[in-house]
Amino acid sequence: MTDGRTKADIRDLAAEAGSLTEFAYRNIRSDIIAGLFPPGAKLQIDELKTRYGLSASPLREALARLISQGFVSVESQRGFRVAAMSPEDLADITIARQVIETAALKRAIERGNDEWEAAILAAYHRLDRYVARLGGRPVENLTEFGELHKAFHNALIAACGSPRLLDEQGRLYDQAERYRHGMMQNFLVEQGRGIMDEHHQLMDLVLARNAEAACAMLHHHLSHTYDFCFGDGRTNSTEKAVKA
Amino acid sequence: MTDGRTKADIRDLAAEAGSLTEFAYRNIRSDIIAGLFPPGAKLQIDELKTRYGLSASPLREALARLISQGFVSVESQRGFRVAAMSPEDLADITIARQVIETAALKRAIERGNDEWEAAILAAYHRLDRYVARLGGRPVENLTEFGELHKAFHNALIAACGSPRLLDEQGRLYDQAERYRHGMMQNFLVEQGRGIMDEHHQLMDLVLARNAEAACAMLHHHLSHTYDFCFGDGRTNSTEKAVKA
DNA sequence: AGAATCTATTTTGTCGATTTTTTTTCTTTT
DNA sequence: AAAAGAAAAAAAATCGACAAAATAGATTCT
Repeated sequence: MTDGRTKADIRDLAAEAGSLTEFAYRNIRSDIIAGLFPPGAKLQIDELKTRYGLSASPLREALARLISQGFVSVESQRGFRVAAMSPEDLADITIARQVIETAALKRAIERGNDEWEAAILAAYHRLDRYVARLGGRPVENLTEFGELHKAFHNALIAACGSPRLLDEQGRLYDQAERYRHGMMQNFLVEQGRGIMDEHHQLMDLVLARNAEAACAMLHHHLSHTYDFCFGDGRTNSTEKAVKA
Repeated sequence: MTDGRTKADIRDLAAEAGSLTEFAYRNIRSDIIAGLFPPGAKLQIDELKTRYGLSASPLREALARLISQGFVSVESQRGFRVAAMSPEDLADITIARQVIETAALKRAIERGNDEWEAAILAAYHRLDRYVARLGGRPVENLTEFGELHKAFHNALIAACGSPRLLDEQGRLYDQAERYRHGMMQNFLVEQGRGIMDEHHQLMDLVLARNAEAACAMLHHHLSHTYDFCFGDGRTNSTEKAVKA
């Protein structure tokens, strides 16, 4: 193939994923999130065939799955496209995250047990250590940082008791991730120090079971992604745009 | 085919839908919601092929889309199944609806304009007339009632300004619809009089822009689906089960 | 009889080829 | 030269056939 993968290699990877469809699904998904395909770009089957080394059926099936996930759009008879991106769209993602994640957090605080608390501490530690190790240099491995950050947010609400809320949270997180990626090139943790500190404060409020303050802080915290990507410098630009 | 449809007929219907995949998607989806396929049932490709008169590709693509929608589950190498149903699952749907729909309602009340109000009144009227026409007899056309009911709930939050919240609301509504359908056989509007009345009260609170009371009422109202399907008679059984 | 192994059958997942539709290019006409 | 139309090329959607895997059934062995 164009890269160094042979047909046999792909078969191996697919076996790991369970099926070629699953393999295609994971790869296309992460490639879209990573910004490899620009928003709105045509996802031509022939091109994907050579890129991933499979035939049309598993590719189309994978794309079909990505439609309901909001990563791909389809127009009858003229194929698939990468879902568009816009400030309004990120504002919408942010609103939905604020609604779902704060509600889930409130429930988690009500019903979380020791295990839940321990998992939060562990997730925070991993994130904190990773950031400390960078020591102000640009984030090198976007994916690893993203995973740790996501894991922390997920740990906070893990005890909410609702599979659907958790699921939707994860989906929205990944959608937002696509926006972050594009902007992360020149992201210095230095700049984002305040944002990183918020994680600690947020955790403290959660562990103190101060639901109201924790939810308020989380609500605010979630706006940062928007500020980061489209903010005009002023911190409060978010609320305005998100409310628009 | 098994029913009276010829290959040409299907082509016509498909043209209307845009593609065979779209045709398959809509049909399988509504057949699952209508309970034609029991929960957990195997969705065998060969069987679907003869039932809908198409070949594997569009069917598999349609099923792939239904996975992310929560109507179909897939297990690698052993095919597709109709998503399972359980009291816990409906409780989860209810929780998610309460979170999303009340948040959306609050936003809609804040920002809705005259048009929004007019649409609510219209949707209520259509629902009310339909129910009145029945005059206590069992609901004959489940789908029509369902459409009107869904349209009313949708009208309430239409002005929330978030495509994603609206979208998710619709998806959750349809998932709950599958539970209602099974129970609707012997549903007399008589029995559900109180529930129907709630719609009017809810509308009044919304139009009076009483966000807090309206959201509280909606939250309560959404529990009725659970009570209706799994309730033990006592009205407050919901809160307990949903909270479990 | 019951467990284990092998065999036949069914079903899933994938591919290559075909049909249909859209897009592009090239004429022709006004 | 612009608009309209026809022909060619490209791409999407679909189909029928095949290979791999799972399931069910038969057979052997202890």
